[in-house]
Amino acid sequence: MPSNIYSNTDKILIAVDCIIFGFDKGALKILLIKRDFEPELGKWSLMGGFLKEEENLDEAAIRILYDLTGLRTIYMEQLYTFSKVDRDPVARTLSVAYYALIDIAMHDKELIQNHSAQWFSLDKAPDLIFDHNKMVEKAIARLKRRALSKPIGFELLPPKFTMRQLQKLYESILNKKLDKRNFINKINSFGILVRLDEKDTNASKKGAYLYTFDKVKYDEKVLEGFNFKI
Amino acid sequence: MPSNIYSNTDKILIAVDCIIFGFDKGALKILLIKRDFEPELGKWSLMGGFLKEEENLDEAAIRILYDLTGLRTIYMEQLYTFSKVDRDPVARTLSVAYYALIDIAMHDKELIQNHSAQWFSLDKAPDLIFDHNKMVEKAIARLKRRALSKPIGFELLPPKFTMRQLQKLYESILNKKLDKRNFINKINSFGILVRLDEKDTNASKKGAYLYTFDKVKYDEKVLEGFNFKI
DNA sequence: TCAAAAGTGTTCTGTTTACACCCATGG
DNA sequence: CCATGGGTGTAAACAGAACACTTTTGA
Repeated sequence: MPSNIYSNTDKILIAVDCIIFGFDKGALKILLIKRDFEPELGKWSLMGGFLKEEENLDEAAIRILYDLTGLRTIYMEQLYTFSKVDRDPVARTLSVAYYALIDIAMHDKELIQNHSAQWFSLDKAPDLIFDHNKMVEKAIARLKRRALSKPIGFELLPPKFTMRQLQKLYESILNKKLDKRNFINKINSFGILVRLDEKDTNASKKGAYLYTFDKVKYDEKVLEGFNFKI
Repeated sequence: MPSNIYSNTDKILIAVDCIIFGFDKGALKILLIKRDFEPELGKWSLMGGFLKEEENLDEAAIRILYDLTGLRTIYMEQLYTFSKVDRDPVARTLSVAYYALIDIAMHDKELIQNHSAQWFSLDKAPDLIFDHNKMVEKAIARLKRRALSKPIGFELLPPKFTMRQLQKLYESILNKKLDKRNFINKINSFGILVRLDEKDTNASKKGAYLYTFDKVKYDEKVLEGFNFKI
């Protein structure tokens, strides 16, 4: 901490920007908004806002995400603080990036449309303003690391899902094809899934078993971590 | 980014606090300073300072660390941004924590003494001001993760070191005893060490071979990462 | 001569990988 | 009746874990 006094030090604006991940139709997506204000009006950017005097960063991130999606109890984590001096052309601003995982089916679609926001597959996302591309890159790397060390899926999938959906989620996060049998053996070895007596016949004639997460065991595994390595 | 204008938003002080790790006599240590100013005069804290208008966070962290240790080319990484509203009783302040790895033998001892700073073994460190204990905790967890996924030691050990020193370093980071033979086999499988024709006879009568890192292969492994798992 | 640290390989066990066929059903 | 996606097991290769004795030499 300081060896000078607080009074003659520089105060700076703090932005919070959110990388919001969702999963839909077998692909990992991010939520972007089209800016309706200067600078960079009309360009795509992450959802963000400024930190207020009376809240901490987590609270700011939750508030900002709620304003856009209407969702409150979702998974969010602080990612990194970006501080390049000229990162924002208008004023010196630090931005603390957060990433969030949400179930696309749960969000408030109207809210999102009112913000002229849109979901983009990772490989089809447009160029973003400022240093937002870097933020997204870092968030993807973090998500990948997380997927390899802890269970993931509860936050991104609907309450009931098929084994194939879960595999596709992992494939799109890790960005590689996985072997069906090895994936199932591995995921079952963690004991975090419950197979229901229901089938989903949307994708196949035979129908695929639906699963849910055993939330107790899931949370245990989140705490202790594991080595996915597949 | 903002959906309001920049002008009526809150500006906030940004501190940068550094968790400085060193390794000496078989134990992992951190560098702490005794505060000679209010608030919390006389208590132990991390080394820190405030971000200036014309620098980014990495630059601030480097500057602050140089002021204390006289070292410039060391390993530093941003850890996390702490933002509890009342974390600093004097003013609303965000603190961006950085952690650094340095070779204890290389630093400027006088500089450190002039700052009334001192090295503490992790288990003997005093209570720290504000949220600095939390910062240290998080830094240790990060260092642990790093040691399991990338080579570590170049930054913390002297240029020549024994296999036993390297093992002790891992043991003190991972906080558990490792099997001597398994450790050597594993570390050799990475091909990042060069055995010299010199021996160190400080610790034993027989003398232990000295090693250096093959910096090229070391850096390759830093980039690609590995799975230590031992 | 003995105490203290250094050096060195093998076996066993568990995990990861690669791989192919039958099933159910709607169109 | 056949195209489409769903479900299932095993063997080979590899990586991790456990483990004990000999060497050197200064005191």
